[in-house]
Amino acid sequence: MSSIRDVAQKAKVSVATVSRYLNDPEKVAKKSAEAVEQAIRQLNYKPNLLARNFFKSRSYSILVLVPNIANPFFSRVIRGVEDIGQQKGYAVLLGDTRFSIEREAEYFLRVETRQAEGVIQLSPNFPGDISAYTPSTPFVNACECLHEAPYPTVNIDNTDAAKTVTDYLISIGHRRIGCLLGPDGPTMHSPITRDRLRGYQQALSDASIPLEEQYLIPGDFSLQSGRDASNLFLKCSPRPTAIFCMNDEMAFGLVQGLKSQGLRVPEDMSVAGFDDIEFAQYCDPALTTISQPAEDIGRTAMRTLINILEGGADAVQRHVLPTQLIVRDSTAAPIT
Amino acid sequence: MSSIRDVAQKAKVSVATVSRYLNDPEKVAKKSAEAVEQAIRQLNYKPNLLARNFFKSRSYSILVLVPNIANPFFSRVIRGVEDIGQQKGYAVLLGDTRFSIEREAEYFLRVETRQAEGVIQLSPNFPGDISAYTPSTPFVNACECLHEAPYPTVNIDNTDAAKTVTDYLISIGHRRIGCLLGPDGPTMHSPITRDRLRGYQQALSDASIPLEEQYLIPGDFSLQSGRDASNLFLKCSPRPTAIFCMNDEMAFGLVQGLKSQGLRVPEDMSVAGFDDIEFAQYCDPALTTISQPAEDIGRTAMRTLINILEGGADAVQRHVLPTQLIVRDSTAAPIT
DNA sequence: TGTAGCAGTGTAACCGGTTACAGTTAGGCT
DNA sequence: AGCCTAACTGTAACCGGTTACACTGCTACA
Repeated sequence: MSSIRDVAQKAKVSVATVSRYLNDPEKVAKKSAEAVEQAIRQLNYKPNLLARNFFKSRSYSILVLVPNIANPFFSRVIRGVEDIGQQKGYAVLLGDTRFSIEREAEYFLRVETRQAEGVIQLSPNFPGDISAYTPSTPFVNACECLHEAPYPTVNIDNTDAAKTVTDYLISIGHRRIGCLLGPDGPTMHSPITRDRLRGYQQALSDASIPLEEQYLIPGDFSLQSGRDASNLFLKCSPRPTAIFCMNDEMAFGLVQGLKSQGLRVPEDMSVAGFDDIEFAQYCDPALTTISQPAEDIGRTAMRTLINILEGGADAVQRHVLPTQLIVRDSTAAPIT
Repeated sequence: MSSIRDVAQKAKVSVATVSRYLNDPEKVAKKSAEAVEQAIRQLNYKPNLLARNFFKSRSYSILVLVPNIANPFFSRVIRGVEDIGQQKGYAVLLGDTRFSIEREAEYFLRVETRQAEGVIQLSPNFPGDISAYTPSTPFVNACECLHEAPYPTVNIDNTDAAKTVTDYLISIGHRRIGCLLGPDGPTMHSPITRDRLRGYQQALSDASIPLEEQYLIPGDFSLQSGRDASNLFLKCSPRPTAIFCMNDEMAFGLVQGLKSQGLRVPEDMSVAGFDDIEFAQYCDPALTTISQPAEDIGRTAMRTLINILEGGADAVQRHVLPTQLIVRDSTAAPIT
């Protein structure tokens, strides 16, 4: 493997000239540039970025921590991250934490050891010592963010979106509306669940519909938990006429569960989801849901992180991206 | 940021002793070890892996090239890669090539510049100069592999699996079986499509069913292309009674398209998919499909690559992992 | 002719680890 | 006591880039 010194020797110039040619060809005389270029070609020289990055003390890599890469919503976010990374010359290191704090900590070590320059975290926790946080800490939180977080965040207005979809269900005549929650409890802590629940509650309260505890069923964002929930909703008395699910996977599972019990969607029960994953429109019936700009969340998070890394961050930015209610066929007026 | 020299000074030992302590604490006297340990703690020293990796000329990173990270099958493969990577201390760099040769080449540069030590490629092409390939080249091809590829591969027996599913359709009474193809043509080159087509053809031929060209409809593995194909199959005369789709997304789209035209699945048309993505069992009707060990493909690919990197590769390995026919509700005997 | 200014260049230190090699010390053996 | 060995340690070179600084040579202009 040839080094810059081999190139210098072959081109009969100094290593400094070669280095300058590589970084800014304008800086060297035309004659030298040609000699260097030819030497590089002849030796098939490729600069060793390990050496360059070491000297500059920069890795040009960022780490994305994701609870589950197999989740199609997260992979779209990562796509956005990767897109900007590629554009700006940053590599994307993938950290699938599988909801484990230990794995998260292991991955975070890569920042402390300089293998990654910053972190985009798609979960609500800060891996490391939060008291050491300053606005120049290269950390951005996306997707699931705490309101009180002191660091930059990129997400949507979950409360508002949940209220929008619930308002819509009320507007078409539903009064008994169930809610299939995401995980939230002492072990699984999800700000998304709380925010969306708040939106659901606000919509009910605005319409003077009392909250029924029995209509709140816990889930975990998986297809399976949606299917499991169908039995629980059917046991409610009186039975709800519509269900707002906190993500599309659960809505999918719920629809399947309801149909397997002989119910029709939306005639017997309306179902709405959240996220607008690609499969949502291929569900039978096509899913009414909230569309999130997943790739854009990823792109914005990456831009924000790079901005911090390159010293352009004057203040902690908190991005709130727009969502849209997508009405499809899984919701309809209740049959009276 | 403190360096190994600061630690040495504080612990009143040499840098060599600190380095040895870090790499193999057995090598230093107990007394020194304690002094070093204390100094490290006091300074909150973290070794700079940029420096270590530079010296060792190793990045402990590998690059995964994937045509589309948003595809849930690929993300499961990547999950397997990541799992082994984490276990063995390798970082996973993500390269979403979006089916672009240019992006692939850009990413491959990271290997030549030492940012990544090796590549796991989930597409069939070798990014770089194939004539320079040797068995010690750190390259592993998974998922979509050419039979004649000279490098290590990890995949399934696509021909056999496609034959299995087609055999099954024939066994339950179908004679007019359509096939929704993956992309293959002058621009999009897919060995998967060809292998699965071969399996389909073999099954027909074994059952003495003549191949009908009109039953072969091209697709591109997307949900949309499945939906689009439904019209084309319905135009065939005589109409097929079953369709084998080369992946689950297209099967999903096809089922949706057929239903929207008023057909019932499986009564009017049986549909089978391929991959067994998680959504397959939540399709209505639940999809008959071929289950692929996606995570295991990723894990095997990563183990194979690490084996090459660590010098344990004696020969080019070609792994063929088992598949399984999963019969669900989207297929049934044709109504006569 | 003298000199200021500029473009271009080369030398060598530097980044923070690792490790070859040489040196020191302690303890066991004859 | 003298010698040998094992265990441990320290010095300094090294990896391959970048870049501060000093230097050269040329042009422009008084």
